[in-house]
Amino acid sequence: MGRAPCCSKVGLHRGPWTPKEDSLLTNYINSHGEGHWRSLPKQAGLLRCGKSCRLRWMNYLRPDIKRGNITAQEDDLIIRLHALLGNRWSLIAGRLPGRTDNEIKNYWNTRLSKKIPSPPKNTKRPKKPSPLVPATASKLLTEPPVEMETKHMIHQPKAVRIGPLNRNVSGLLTSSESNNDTYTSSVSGEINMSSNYNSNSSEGEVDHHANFAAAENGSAPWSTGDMYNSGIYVDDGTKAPSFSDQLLGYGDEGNNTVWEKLYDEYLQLTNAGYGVELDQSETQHLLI
DNA sequence: AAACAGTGCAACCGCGAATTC
DNA sequence: GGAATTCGCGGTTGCACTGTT
Repeated sequence: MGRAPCCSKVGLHRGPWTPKEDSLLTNYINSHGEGHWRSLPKQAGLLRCGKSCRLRWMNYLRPDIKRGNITAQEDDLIIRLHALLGNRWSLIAGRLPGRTDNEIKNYWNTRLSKKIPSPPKNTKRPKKPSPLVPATASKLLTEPPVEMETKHMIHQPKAVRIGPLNRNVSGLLTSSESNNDTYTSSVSGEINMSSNYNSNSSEGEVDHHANFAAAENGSAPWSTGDMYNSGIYVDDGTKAPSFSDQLLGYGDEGNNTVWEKLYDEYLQLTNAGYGVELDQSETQHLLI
């Protein structure tokens, strides 16, 4: 398996980009478009490897990138999405228009990870596919696999970035109207995740910061770990609140989305301890 | 004012998946 | 069908900047 040579091995520039390099890259992509990163540096007159060019463009130079501080609403959304998706930064970034995966990853690592403990690591993709691939997730709920494997492997589907051209986002977390922001992401008609996001109102909304604080100071019957283990019932029969439940709670009650349904199935499968690996094709449409 | 520690972020690295030949 | 190539991702590093002693 061949790998792209590292910049250091071919004597190319490394380190911080200069304004001139930025200009060359931006001008080239503006006139020729993205892609073909391998040949791009040479054609653009840059002494950089393609990988470096791609990174610079994706994380810094793209015109749709939103600079500036992460807002409280975005902060909140990142926490919820991280509870749901784990360290799949590109996926999380796809729900935060104008934010890059690198930015969110940095934000999490430098700030949020200090506020919130990391859930158990399960984001590593398996090296080879499991022989156990269910036809559908729901089928498995009623028909536990005959051949149960001892390992509990959950396949984390590959993250898919939402392209700026295909995304339909209206008024997300950007304006003074953010008291009742609406987030709509619709691509190819496959999924329409629409949420009424009311960050200031506590009406009908669980405050996960308070829940988390309660877990930490021992005033709640659940632990912080329980909050990650969505839907778990603690000793006194109380259901521990989960970050993920709250995320889903923002959805339109009357419009039970595919996302929500599949997520429920996913949780049930994981909580049931099945050695389930969801095939990427089963979940791909949820990630777009 | 200097030294040190902590923080934030851009960039790099290595890997696996997808694509091409 | 398999090797080579390219792409995209998450983890990690290095360094500039800021705060503290």
